[in-house]
Amino acid sequence: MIPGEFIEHLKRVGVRLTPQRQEILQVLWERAQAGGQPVNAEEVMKCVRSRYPGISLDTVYRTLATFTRKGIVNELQFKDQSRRYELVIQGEHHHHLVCLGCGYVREIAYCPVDIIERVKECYSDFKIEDHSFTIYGYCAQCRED
Amino acid sequence: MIPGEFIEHLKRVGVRLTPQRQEILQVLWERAQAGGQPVNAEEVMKCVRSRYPGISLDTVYRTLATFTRKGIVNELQFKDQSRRYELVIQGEHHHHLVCLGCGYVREIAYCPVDIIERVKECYSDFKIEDHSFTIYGYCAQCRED
DNA sequence: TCCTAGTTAAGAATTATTCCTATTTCTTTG
DNA sequence: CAAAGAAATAGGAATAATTCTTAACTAGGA
Ligand SMILES: [Mn+2]
Ligand SMILES: [Mn+2]
Ligand SMILES: [Zn+2]
Ligand SMILES: [Zn+2]
Repeated sequence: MIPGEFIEHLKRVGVRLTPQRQEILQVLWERAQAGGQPVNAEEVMKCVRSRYPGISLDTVYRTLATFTRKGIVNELQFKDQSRRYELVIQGEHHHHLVCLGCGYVREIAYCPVDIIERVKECYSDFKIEDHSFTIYGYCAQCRED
Repeated sequence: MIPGEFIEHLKRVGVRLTPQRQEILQVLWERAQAGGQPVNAEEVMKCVRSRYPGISLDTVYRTLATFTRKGIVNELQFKDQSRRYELVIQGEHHHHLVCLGCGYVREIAYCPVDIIERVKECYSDFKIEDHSFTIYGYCAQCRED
C-alpha cells in the first residue's frame, strides 16, 4: 500500500488526487519497493492499465511531469534520450551508476555537495537550483574485460 | 584554422578524413574559440552548409556520433531531450552550469574525482568508464529573485 | 590506377513526447 | 445536496529529434 505520506504530500502541494494519479503513485511505490530500478512512462502505463484499463499515455506523461515539478518523483535523463522516473523518498538524496550495456541502474549515496557549495560561491551570479551526477560503466554481466 | 592536432587525431584513431568531416570539425573549432557554447546538430549543419551546401543532417549526426566515440567531441544531454556538442580540448576536463531559463552553458573546472574514486572502490563490480556532473540554475538575466 | 570498405545524400521511418479539444470529474460553495 | 468553475482526462493528431535504408560515391591503401 502507498503510505499516506504521499497522498498527504499531494494535497499539501495542491495537486488533485484523481484515481489515475493514485494508480501511478502506486506503481512508482511498488517499483521503489522492488529494488529501485526507475521506470519509463510506457512501463508505468502498462502497469497501471492492468488495474485501470482506460488510462492514456498522455496522462501518464502529464502526471509524471506534475509529480516531478512537485518534488514527488525524480526524472532521470538517459543517454539514449529516454527518461525514467523514481519516487522521491523523503529525506533521501542519491545519484546513480548506470550500466552502458544493459541500462541497469544502481544507486550511490555519495553526492558532490562540497563542489556544489564551492560553485555557489564562485558563480554567485547563477542561482543554483539542482544538480545531476551520474557515473557510467559496465555491470558484472556486461563487462567484457 | 583547425590545429593539425585534430586532423592527426582522426588519422591516428582510423577515421577517414572526408571534406564533410573537416568542415564539421572547423565549425566545432570556431565555436570553441568563440566562447565554448556547445552546439546542436541543426546549428552545425547550418554553419557547415554556408561553405559546403550539400551536406545532409544525417551526416552531421553520424559524424558527431563518430567524433564522440573517438573522444574528439563531448556530447551533452540536456533536460529538454536535446543534445549539444563541444570539441574536446586535449588535457582538459570540465563540467557545466546550465541555465534553466535560457539554456546558457557555463563551464566549471571542478570535478568530483574523489567521489568517483570512492565509487570505484565500493562498486568494484562495475567497470567505470565515464561520468557526468551538471549543475542547474538561473543565470543573472533569467533569475527573478 | 584500381579496389574496396567506409561514407554519403535523400528521404522515409521511428520514437518519445507534447499538443489539441471536447468531455469528464474533482472540489468548493451556495 | 446541487451547481459551477477549474483542473484533469482520453484519444488522436502533431512535433521534433534522431535513426534507418539504399544506392551512389570516394578516401586511402595496394
Ligand atoms: Mn534512484
Ligand atoms: Mn564545455
Ligand atoms: Zn547530489
Ligand atoms: Zn569530471
